[in-house]
Amino acid sequence: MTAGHIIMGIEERKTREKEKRRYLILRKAKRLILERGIGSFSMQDIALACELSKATLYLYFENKEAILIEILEEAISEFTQVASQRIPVEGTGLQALQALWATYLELLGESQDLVILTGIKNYLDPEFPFGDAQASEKFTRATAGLVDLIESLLHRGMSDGSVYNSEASGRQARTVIMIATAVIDTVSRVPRPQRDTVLMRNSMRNTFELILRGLASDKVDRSTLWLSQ
Amino acid sequence: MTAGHIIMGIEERKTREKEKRRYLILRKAKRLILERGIGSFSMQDIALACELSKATLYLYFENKEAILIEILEEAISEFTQVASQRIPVEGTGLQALQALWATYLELLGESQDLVILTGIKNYLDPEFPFGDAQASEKFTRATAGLVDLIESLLHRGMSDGSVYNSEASGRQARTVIMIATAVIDTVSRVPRPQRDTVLMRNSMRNTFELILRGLASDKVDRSTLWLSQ
Amino acid sequence: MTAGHIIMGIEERKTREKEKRRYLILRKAKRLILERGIGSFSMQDIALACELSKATLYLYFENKEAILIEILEEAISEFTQVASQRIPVEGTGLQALQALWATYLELLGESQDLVILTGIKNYLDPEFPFGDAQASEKFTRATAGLVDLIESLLHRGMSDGSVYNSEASGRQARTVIMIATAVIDTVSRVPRPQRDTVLMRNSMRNTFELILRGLASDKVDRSTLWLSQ
Amino acid sequence: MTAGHIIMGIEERKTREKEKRRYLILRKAKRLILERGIGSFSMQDIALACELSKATLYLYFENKEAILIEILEEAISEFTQVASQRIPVEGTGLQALQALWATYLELLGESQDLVILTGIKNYLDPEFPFGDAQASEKFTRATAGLVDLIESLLHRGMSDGSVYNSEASGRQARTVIMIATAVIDTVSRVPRPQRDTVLMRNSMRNTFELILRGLASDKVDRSTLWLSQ
DNA sequence: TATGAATGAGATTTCATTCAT
DNA sequence: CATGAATGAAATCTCATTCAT
Repeated sequence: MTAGHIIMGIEERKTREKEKRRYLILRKAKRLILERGIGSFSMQDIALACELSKATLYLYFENKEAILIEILEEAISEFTQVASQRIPVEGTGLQALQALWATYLELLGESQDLVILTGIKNYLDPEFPFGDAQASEKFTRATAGLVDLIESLLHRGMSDGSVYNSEASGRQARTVIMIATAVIDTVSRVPRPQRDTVLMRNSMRNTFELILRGLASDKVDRSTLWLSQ
Repeated sequence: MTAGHIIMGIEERKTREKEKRRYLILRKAKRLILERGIGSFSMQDIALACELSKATLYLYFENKEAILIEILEEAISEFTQVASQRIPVEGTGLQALQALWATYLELLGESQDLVILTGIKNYLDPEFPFGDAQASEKFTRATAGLVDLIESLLHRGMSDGSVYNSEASGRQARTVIMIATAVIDTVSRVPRPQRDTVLMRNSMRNTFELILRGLASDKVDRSTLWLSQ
Repeated sequence: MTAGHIIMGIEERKTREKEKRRYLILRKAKRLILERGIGSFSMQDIALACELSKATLYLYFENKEAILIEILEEAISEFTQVASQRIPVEGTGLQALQALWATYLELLGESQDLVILTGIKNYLDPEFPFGDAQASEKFTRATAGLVDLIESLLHRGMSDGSVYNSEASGRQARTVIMIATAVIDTVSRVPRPQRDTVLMRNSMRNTFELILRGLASDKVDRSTLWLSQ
Repeated sequence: MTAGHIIMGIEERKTREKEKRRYLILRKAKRLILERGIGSFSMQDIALACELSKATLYLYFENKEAILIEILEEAISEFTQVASQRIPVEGTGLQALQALWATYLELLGESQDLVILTGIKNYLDPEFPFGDAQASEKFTRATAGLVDLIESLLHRGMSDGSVYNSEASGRQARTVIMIATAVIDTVSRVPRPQRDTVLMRNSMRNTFELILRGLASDKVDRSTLWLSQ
């Protein structure tokens, strides 16, 4: 208990309380998704888990959709930020992608937030990455940072010759994102993750390693393309 | 009432009529899934499309789930059968896999049945390929043939040196199946496929090509690993 | 029990049963409106009154609105039909209007359906007679017959000199309809009508008499413009 | 802090502040009713408009109903007061009624307060003018002044022969009040009044003119019974 | 065999009102 | 005095499934 705490005014305390509630709701919602899968996820369920009334949820979020979007945004922005820091400035684009996925696997072990990431995405916008931009505007905004990052790394890899350069380079980026998205999504649907966290992480590591090998140009020594356990 | 009818027997005729109805229901259900996506189609919708009553559906299928399982089984078994025939007896395991996916893309253009394949899978058994075998017994049975086929091709490739041989060869098979599964699933969620069939097929072709390159050992000339348009 | 009853097939009997249910729902809904006013009128209430489940109501009507529209249409069409028959072919336009309202009061005594007529109208389309035609299309269709009838009678009266001819003859029609509408509406809100049916009918008779006197041109002997009790 | 403030007294200042708030709430509520119609405005809406919290509203008014009643009383009493002044002491009862409605139309153009008058009435007391006095006591109190005024003018008109004297003179008064009430009510439901203020005023002018002509005895030259634009 | 009819359970959302601070 | 926070109750509507005929 420091002097700082005493100084903190009522205003500030209330704001913090409110943030706490928001966070509580998001946390419980996340946990519900992780435990039961995205399918069975009702406002009633969240309310019960938070020991709040359904009506109260609407004080903190406009919509059911708003809750999902917020979880998604938070998870994505946290991941993008951490990953950006971990990616070495020097080195090839392929190595950068390797670092990106290594970070993913590492964070996955800690919080599992990332698992639900694209599960939510697909729930909100099942047409991605095909749908019209119009409808999926919110989602596009939320994921823009991550998509941009991956695209830039692919371009970097194509420039430095570490990434296999197919005729249509733009399509390559799309494909990689879709595969990653799809796999994470599939994994995210698994309801009771505690039980087989290790198995899941292994599956994703294998997947990312396979993608890396698929992306690698012939110049690259592919035996180096593994992600640490 | 001809002699022929008498010979066929009432019993047999009834059985055939029943089979016809089952087939009608499955066909219409498939079409609905393809048109609207798996999320939003109800027993009511199927009944309407078949010009039957909802109650009648329950005479032929125990459940909504049962209908989906049957569609899944049919699509898989048809694909497995056709693919088995197309795969060259001679040639490497990798070439065999290449042929497998080429077949997939080809059939996709014709019937699109295959698109719904894993869409249904995820609806039925979101835990695959992680869940306990107990729970996903039905699904496992339905997909057994295809899983076996892919596994055998991978093993063949590892034996003849065309497939990159990681330490854990069994895991490799799982991973490949999961990626394919996941990507097809993601693609299968797009509700109105008529509009962007070409886009979808391109996405999947890119994906399969990437996987093939990822699987290829260093001995293989990777520039040959493309799937025809 | 005639031979006709025996001949009546299952098909026909079912259709009649279904009609009965529809009618039951409409009748109970009407009664609820009459008893409690339009304000407190929920699907739950109707379901309870009919001893049916809420879901069942949706088998017979697409919407809550659909129920109201049907009640409205039925009441209006019945009234318009009966009124048309009662209106003398010969005689002035004013006398025709007199006959119209006499019919209204008479039917009101029998069924009270007509009371709720414009109550529903205002619930469905509060902007009438001002709103844009776009939004109130359904209502316009339902009431078209009656509005046409009143307008034609007013024109007839203006032609034969029995109705006071203000500069803008079209506006006159609108005004009359609005007054009638408004008054009936006001009356229709009274929840427990059994108690003061007589009072209500008197009020409306007075109103219609006042309107008739207001419409009458100077040529008309206004002492004849009363509506029988 | 000036001497003036000290003289005014804390008590008095508080009272004035409180009055200010009450007034603010009433004013904003009125505006909301005029803008959106009575059906769709919530306590939340008022609170937002006043930049107060919902809870605060309950410090000044017991109920949502209480707010409506107060608006009603204020509008009526203001109108009654102004109208009383405008009504010529000399002249017939019919001329007095003409002046009354002319005043109404004039004030309507300025403030539109009066439009909401009976809209509120019907919301509060749908049974008027039929219900038992017991239930609608509050409303009766609020409208007493205006009802008294109209009744007295009608009696005056019947006395001086300008108003058509039906057998039951008391009933005549009731009817007139109900018509006016009903028409104003109907008009008041139109949500966006800015757009068609002119249309609304025309409708009401026509209505009042029709009523005047209906009330006029045969002695009166009915061509004089118009209300200026 | 076929089905029309019925429904329980549940989904999201709104709103007037209360209460501790 | 003021309010942020909370909520019970209610509203409309959907859907997989059952059952008597």
